[in-house]
Amino acid sequence: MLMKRATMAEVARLADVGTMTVSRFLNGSGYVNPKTATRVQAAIDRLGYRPNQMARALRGVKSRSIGLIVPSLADPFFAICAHSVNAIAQLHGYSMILTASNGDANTEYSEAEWMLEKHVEGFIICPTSAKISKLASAEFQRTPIVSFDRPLEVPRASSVVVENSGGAKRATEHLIGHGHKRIHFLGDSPDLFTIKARFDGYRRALQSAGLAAYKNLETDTEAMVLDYVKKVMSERKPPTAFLAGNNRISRYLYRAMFQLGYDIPKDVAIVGFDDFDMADMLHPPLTVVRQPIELMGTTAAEVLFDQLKMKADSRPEVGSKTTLKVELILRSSCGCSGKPHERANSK
Amino acid sequence: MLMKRATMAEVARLADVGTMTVSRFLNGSGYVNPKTATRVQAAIDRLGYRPNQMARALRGVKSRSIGLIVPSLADPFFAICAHSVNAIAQLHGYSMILTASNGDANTEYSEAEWMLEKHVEGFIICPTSAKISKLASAEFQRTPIVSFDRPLEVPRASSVVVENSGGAKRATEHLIGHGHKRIHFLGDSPDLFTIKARFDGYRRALQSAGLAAYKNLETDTEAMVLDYVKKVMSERKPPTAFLAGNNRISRYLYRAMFQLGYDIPKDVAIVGFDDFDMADMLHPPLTVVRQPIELMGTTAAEVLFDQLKMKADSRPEVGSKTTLKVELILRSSCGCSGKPHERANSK
DNA sequence: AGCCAATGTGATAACGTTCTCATAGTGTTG
DNA sequence: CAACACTATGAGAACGTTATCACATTGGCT
Repeated sequence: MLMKRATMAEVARLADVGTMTVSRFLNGSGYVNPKTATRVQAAIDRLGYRPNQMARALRGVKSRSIGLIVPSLADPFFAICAHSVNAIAQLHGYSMILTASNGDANTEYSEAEWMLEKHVEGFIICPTSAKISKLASAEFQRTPIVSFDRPLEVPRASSVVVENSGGAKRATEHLIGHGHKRIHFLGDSPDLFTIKARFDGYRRALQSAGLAAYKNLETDTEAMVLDYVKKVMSERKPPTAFLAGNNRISRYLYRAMFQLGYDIPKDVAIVGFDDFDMADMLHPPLTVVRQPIELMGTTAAEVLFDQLKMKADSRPEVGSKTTLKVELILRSSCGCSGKPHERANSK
Repeated sequence: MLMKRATMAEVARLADVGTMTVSRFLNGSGYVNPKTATRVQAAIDRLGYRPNQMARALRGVKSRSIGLIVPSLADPFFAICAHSVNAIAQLHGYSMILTASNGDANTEYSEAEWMLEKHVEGFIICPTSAKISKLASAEFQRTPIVSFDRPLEVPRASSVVVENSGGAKRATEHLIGHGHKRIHFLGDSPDLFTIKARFDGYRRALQSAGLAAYKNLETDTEAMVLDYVKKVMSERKPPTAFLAGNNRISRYLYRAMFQLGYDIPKDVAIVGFDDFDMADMLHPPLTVVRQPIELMGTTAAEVLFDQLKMKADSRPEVGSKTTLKVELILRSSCGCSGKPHERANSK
């Protein structure tokens, strides 16, 4: 017990062949006599031999692994992304090195470097900071990278995002259609790409309707959301509706309203960007702009594997940009009657 | 552009030193003259040199990566586990190869083999099938493994689980305390370790109270839960309370009750095993047995890294077993009045 | 018989590191 | 001033694979 792992040379010795025969047998390359093959297989079984992928990779064979970097795995949104990327990776027989950047530029950068040293063949990333694009100019020439949820400002990088602005615009228009005139946008960190784009859609909708848009404030904690709601609801002309910039803010908003005793949708209507599990079982069920989260993950992964399939020097100079459609799911928090039992995140 | 990566030899040539000096400089091992060091650093910067971890690992240096296998990343429970394992791995400068077994024995086994070939230093796994323990006898002698959520029947494996039986027992006792006599247990797949243990606690509680326990049936889809509820609620003596075996079943149960028009907790009381986000915002807020999910992940990871720190031949022959405490969070679905705003998953 | 293609096999040299050993200069100490 | 530790460096082998080449041995076809 606790012996070292068997090597190909030991297998070869036991089967009384050369290492090349073992190698050929394992890779199915070149000719191997069936008789010999049997002996080799027996030796492999006996020694519990398992090829050393590091040695293989060193010899120039691809590493068959990709890197995935997300801001946080604790966020169900990114968990689902990781889930679908993993599914595609499994399909291709690749393994996935996964890490969280925790929204920190330096962590993101150094984790990416570390993956590069581990020779991942490609990256899928939801970029947190522009710093990562520096790595891009030097390294991503050889290592393909696909960003999702947010774009990446690097020529060769491909990206997969949703129609943030359009989705928010439609959601806002829907609220306007319910007769709301004072609609607030509540959006996490105002400099996140998605939040900026969603705010833009919100602003455009109000503008078209000749209504005033409110500011895109920093409200990325539950306490900040509560404070904000407390403040604006006690103004002379309080908002009659809110658009939440993502699922976390939607949840914070619900808690705040409940805590302060406001009735949804009688006192305030709410529409959230991004659906989440049990959003349909809240009281009242939450109207949302649903993003195709799984599709975003699988698409990003497929774009990457498409690139990995072609040889390095024939890869496109400029990455592809995919924009996925979102869907307004009417439940009752916006003021609609709402079908009572529509499933959240149904496939 | 698109050049090959620079190697240590090229750095050495440019800095006019031997490769060993570069190696020493990088690893801080042995003496390097400060003057020389400057030249080497300059060469590294100029070439954008990045060490090849595969070559390093081949030379016997540890791979600095661990493998994590969970049934599914789409399940927020496992996503949080992955999140906390990742946090500890980052702390130790390790990368994490993550994959989902999808509850399939063969996938689990082959993904583990693949990780072994990639020379992960250790495993963290929520085991799906006993097949994996076969790998264990041969390979896990050299590669430490820690299981979480469910134990692993291998001597050297450590495991971290929660007090499933005790938690379910207390939850059931609480329902009994509310005067319930016909309490049903609804538990996903009845042969999952956690479900069996929770059913056992449920059974023990009822037995002590002189009440009848119902069967632990297979109800792992939303449709099955709905059918089951429909059936038993129309019996002569319908259940007055349910204990849900995990968070997925809790959610299915809520949907079923809502759909069938039963009032919680007036018609039926519900307690769920495992808390989840927004469980406190449901209607009514769900009483749960809360598991310390993050703690389970970090504990498993720390147990693993403890083993990785010691040299291979001094590792314990028999793994450690940790059982974490769970907590009954009273909200109102059990019949308690419940503090209205208690947070789900608060730290 | 003579030749060529197909089959089957192994020696050797990489791949990019790090380890071991050898070498040499420079102080320090008795 | 010898002996010795400390500083500083490089040559060469080794890690476990695979690509390339070289060499047999067949068998079928002129």
